Amino acid sequence: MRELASACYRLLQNRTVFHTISIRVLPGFGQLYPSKDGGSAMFLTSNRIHGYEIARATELGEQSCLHTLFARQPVEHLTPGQSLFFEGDSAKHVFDVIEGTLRIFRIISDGRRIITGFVHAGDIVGVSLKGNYLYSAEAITATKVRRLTRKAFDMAVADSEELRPQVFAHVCDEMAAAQDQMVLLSCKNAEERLCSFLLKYLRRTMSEGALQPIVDLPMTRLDMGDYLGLTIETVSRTITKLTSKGVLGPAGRHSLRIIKPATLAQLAGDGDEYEDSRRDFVVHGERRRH
Amino acid sequence: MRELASACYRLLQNRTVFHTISIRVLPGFGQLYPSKDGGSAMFLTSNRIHGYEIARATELGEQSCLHTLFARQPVEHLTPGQSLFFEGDSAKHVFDVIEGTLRIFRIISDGRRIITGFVHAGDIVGVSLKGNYLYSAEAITATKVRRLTRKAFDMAVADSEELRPQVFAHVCDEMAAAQDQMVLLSCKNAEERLCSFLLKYLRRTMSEGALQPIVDLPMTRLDMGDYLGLTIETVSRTITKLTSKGVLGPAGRHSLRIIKPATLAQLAGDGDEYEDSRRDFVVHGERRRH
DNA sequence: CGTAGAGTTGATGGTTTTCAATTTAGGTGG
DNA sequence: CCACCTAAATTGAAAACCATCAACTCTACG
Repeated sequence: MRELASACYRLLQNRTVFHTISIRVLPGFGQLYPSKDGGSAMFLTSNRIHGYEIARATELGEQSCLHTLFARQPVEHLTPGQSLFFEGDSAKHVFDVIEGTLRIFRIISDGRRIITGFVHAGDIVGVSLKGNYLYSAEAITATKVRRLTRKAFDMAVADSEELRPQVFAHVCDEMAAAQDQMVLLSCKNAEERLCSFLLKYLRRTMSEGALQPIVDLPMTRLDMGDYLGLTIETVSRTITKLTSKGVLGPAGRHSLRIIKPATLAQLAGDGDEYEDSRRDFVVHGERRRH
Repeated sequence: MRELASACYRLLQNRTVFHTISIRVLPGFGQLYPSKDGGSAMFLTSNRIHGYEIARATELGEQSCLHTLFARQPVEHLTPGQSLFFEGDSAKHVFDVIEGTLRIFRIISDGRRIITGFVHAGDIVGVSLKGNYLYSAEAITATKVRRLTRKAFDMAVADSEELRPQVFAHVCDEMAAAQDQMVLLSCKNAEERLCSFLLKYLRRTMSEGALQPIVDLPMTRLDMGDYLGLTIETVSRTITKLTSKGVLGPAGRHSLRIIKPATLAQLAGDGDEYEDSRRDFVVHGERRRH
């Protein structure tokens, strides 16, 4: 019953929409799951069959990248704020994000939330797990995903010499990201954290062939704060500071124009230098902590 | 050298049994490593052959846990402070730690060091990587390790239905540890961080069947600080505070006696409660940050 | 047009860092 | 075996950075 209470609390904390989601209690676990829209039962039962089919298809030598595994799965739509799965749920599915952005987070006992990552179109969620999800996943924007049962996914991967290294590489990337995040949280100040964050998004944006150095930040300030280990006020203040320094410029509510990418990279304080790091000339006297 | 390798490969295909290994040639370096087990005219060159050997051994139904892969490798000794490998090195080996403790860390541009983990006897290092090491590894105490080339390791794993899930589980554990660390660094104060740290060690110690709740901390305060995202002064002060609260007691320079494990668990502020959390009765008014 | 949520800005205080001095432990050589 | 020396650990005082509290503005949306 205590678990029930804390789960309710969590749902409240997560701002899960109450008026549209009915709650059902699953036997055995005592945990709350918001049930999805009516059709989901059909999806769930058909997944396994799809999985087998796909596994056989790849055996037969079809083009096999991880995403193709999901190609035949039905597309599911998530509205902003809707949950995909919860921390502690048994990890029954793997998801391919087709469109939109999700936040990946944990809630600790006293209600604080830690966002451990954001997931974007093209990413796959739920691979590096055994047993239960280590975190919850929630849509930030309108999101489209395809799901595959873990069983189907694992079988397809186990049977394919081609896929296995891809999964391994994926896990390694996740690990590397976690390491970077630990560095960021361990010993960077607010400005460095924000710059690292923006830089990551800038690189993503530019590598996608964007013409302008404008990063789209679909998440709220609270999300950014919970990701960077800062409060919304500090995030806001730091953005203001960077703007007044001329590093950033406003570009709409959920976008930022990066005016001086090189300065941003310097301020981020990573070891790896941005290619054109010496291009813009700025005095920045800070350096502290530890 | 290549000819030598292929000759050995042929030998292996002819089912020539390699029982004793006297000399190991590391790929790329042509460096010679004498083996511990004595007298032997036989040698192997390419580690690839090692892989086959081990893979065949497991196929033949031998006990196969990850450690057994390393069983025949020579034992290497590291003195305190000695490096095992460096961040950025191409990740050519996987290591099995037999004895001692290592620190796993990264150094960022301005010289700050972040310890992302400690590695103890029984752990395996260097699995969750593709290409290059993401971190450096350095012995804290006198340490014994066995190494296997990544190639040999990967091949053994790829060929074994039994080993693959073990590697996957290992990676998942690492991932879970990284997540926990991110939570710790994101939103715990000094006391909570230290308590979490000590609790982890206490659990390890007790699960190893220790009779007394005394945790051995081979690392220095600086190591602890760099791991917990604190300075040595803060670490020291927090230990003093916990001692004056009666939670800890001194037990030698590199050991601490945990007098009130339940209080320690409460102060750690994790969601998961220690079984006997309500056993000792202490007022602790703190709760802050975020 | 009005409300609610998100974002900004300001003032204040607390935790931890930083700087500095001191104590303790560990190792070496006489 | 003890004195000495160095590195590690502790303790104190001041400052810095960020969190907290609070008031306010802005935007989106019905």
